[in-house]
Amino acid sequence: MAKLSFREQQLQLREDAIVASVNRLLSEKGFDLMTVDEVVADVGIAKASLYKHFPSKEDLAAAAMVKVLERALAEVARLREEEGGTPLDKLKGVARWTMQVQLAGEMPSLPAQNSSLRAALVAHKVYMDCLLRLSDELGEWIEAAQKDGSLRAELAPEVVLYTLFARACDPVLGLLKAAGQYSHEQIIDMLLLSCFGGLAVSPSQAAVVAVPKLRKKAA
Amino acid sequence: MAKLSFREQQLQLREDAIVASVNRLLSEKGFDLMTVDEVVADVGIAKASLYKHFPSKEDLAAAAMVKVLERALAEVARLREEEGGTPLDKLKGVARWTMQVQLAGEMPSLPAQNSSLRAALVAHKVYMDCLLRLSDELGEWIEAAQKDGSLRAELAPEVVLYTLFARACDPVLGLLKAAGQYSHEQIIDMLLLSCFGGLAVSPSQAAVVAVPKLRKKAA
DNA sequence: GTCTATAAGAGGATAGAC
DNA sequence: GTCTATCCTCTTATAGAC
Repeated sequence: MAKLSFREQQLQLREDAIVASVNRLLSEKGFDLMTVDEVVADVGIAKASLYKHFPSKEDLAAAAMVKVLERALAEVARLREEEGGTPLDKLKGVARWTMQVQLAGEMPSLPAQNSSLRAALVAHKVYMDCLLRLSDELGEWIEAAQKDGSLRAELAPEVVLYTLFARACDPVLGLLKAAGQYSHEQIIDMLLLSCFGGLAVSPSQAAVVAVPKLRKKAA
Repeated sequence: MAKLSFREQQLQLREDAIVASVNRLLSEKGFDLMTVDEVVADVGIAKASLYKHFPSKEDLAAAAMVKVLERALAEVARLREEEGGTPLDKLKGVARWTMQVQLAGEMPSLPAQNSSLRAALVAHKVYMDCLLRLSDELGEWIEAAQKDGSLRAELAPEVVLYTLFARACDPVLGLLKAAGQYSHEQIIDMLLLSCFGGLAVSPSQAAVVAVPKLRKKAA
């Protein structure tokens, strides 16, 4: 019994190692460019062994996505427990976490376009369950933030939700990281400001900025 | 002489047809999922013929990108001539145009990740020339808009530039389009508001909204 | 369950006749 | 320059011994 449990543990560890490799490769090269050969070389097992654990490359990606979604759900739960934050603060927290994961090279990047993967993912029960749960959780905060007037009510809730999800694969992050000119903190701060505050200065702020300029000229 | 010119015209027409097909397929499926066989089937020519015009699949994509960049440069020139618009207005105009092209299914979608394509594109002189010219044009408006206080000066100019470029491949657009719940106009308006105004309500606006609510409660 | 070896097929690119 | 027919590499997936 103990030996069996030990064996199961070994298997579990191996599966975890596989998913970890997949996660890293998926974030580096994306689904299409990641090959199963690379995965097995990275893990150090034979290809046939991997296919005993996961029936296809798509399932491999789904497993990596599930793991990330579970991490996201854990982060949402943590933010939910946190005292004193408004719904908007919590949404910002989620966006910040998403970007941190991406900068850390731990965010799988899947093809946005139609592909075999899309079909496999929507058919994957665990994946879909995680995704829907996360959407529901965020949806509540979005609704609350729109009701308390901190989030634009002109924007359909789906627009906000999708925009937050899109932070997970924002190419701007990758470009800024590649440029190497700013720290991860700076990148995240700027993109959070851009996402929630917008590129443009809001009208009232514009007045605050513009008036001193005019005074300077007048003086 | 006339016959030769006619032949050249025929060739040009065929190349245009190829690029048009590539553009459409690239916007539908993306670079990795688009096959050369599909392209030749769509155009109605043999594969070897296509390879006489373009030496590789990468060059095919580059040609499509150049065409789109040229259209973008033309749009920038048009906006530049337009009277009475602030630099910020012109930047919004570019973003709007980009989204219109994407919604029309005319925006090639290239892999954001590293790939053979990246190397081919940076080595493609005409492509890089178009890209740099466009960046310079937009950079001028960005600088001007930051100076006149309408664009956030806290954001590095590259952040603004990359964010505008990223509108061309924003997955949110595709998701909203697929949902089919909003018109193209509505989608663009919401995303423009989200991009330039931000998801969150600006502080002063929040006060305008929140105060009546408090009064209601007090009453 | 893990391995070696291999099947099966897709897809980019080319040879050679016309 | 265009065609038909073919090459060849890469990649997913599996067969079968241990």
